[in-house]
Amino acid sequence: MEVKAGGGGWDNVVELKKGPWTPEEDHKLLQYIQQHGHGSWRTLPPKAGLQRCGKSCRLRWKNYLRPDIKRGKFSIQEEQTIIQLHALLGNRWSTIAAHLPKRTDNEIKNYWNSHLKKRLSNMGIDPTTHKLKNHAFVCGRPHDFANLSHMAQWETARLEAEARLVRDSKLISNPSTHLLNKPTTAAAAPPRRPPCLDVLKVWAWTNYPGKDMSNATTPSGLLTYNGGLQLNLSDNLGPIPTVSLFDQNSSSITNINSVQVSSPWTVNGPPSTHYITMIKMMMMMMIVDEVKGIIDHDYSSSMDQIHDMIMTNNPVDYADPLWIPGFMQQGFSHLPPRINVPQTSGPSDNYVFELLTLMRFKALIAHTFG
DNA sequence: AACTATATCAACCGCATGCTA
DNA sequence: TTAGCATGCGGTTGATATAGT
Repeated sequence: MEVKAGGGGWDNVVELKKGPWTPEEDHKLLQYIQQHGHGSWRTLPPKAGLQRCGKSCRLRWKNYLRPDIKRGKFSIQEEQTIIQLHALLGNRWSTIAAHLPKRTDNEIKNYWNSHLKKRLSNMGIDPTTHKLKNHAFVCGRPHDFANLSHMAQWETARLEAEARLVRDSKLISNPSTHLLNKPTTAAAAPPRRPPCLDVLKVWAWTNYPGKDMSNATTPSGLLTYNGGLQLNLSDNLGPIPTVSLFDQNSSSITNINSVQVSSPWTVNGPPSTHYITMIKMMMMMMIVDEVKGIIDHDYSSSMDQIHDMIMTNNPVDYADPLWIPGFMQQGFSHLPPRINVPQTSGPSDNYVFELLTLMRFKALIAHTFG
């Protein structure tokens, strides 16, 4: 008799055991993998002395026996990450799990279905769309609703902002997808605003909910942050533009925390918080263009370098150049709003969170354009 | 204590995807 | 180009635990 256990043509064997794993089976599997590695899952069970299909072994290892699995209660941070990523990615559990070290996709999926989905629903948020339900105020106690409503509105605002970003970026990157697919003439079309600025606006908005950033403007060619740090973008640049960060309190550009984003990119001195924030924002612009294919460069390693810089708080020199996306050579008609950046220097949870935010954006943009 | 309802989560199943011959 | 295989993913199931009556 030929038995097909599981989908995908995993195994053709007789009398495969199913159901819960016994401690003996666990021990056999663990021992075998520790000694030989799993190799081909299909051929593993007989070698390990197991009457299981390879698929079952793989699942048991991946979701239970692997040594780097964290079990137990999810932290608040983990819950927030799951909710935020679910809002962006939907039921893509493996992708979500990639952002939660030591948690398995199955565990996250179960936690979502048994806890988070219900909780969002009770808060008046549709767990599928992450939007506020219209009838939410009818149910529950008014006091509870006031608190929850605030959170829900923030979440909704964030998602709407991100949706706007995606929509606008799509229109910009692919005019043929414009409403009703009306033909457009390039000559008549107004100059398009660089999409990156929406990213910055959304980022500021999402980090500081409740503040209306939509009308914020600053002088063209100059980004000002927190009244102290400026990012000067020269319009008269050669093939590789120069981007300088400088502190208003310093007397000249040359003796302060400055970064010349040219080739090679060199960072001198310990990074200040402003410094790091600015670099991250620039990275976001680059990543958007990278993912959309406007520039041909992979910034993954640069992000790793930035991560190292943030976590170690040490001076870092990078031999590899960071290429500047084309739009940075254009004039800026709209500029991002003020952002309150942390006043202390050195690594902190904020940095890790902001880095995660950065990763989230990459995932979002990649998901949208990928 | 006994029964029922609900919650939890490990495991299964079918399909999708990527690789290779 | 195609078929077959290995693996991964996400929806679903069902056994068990827990809470409620």
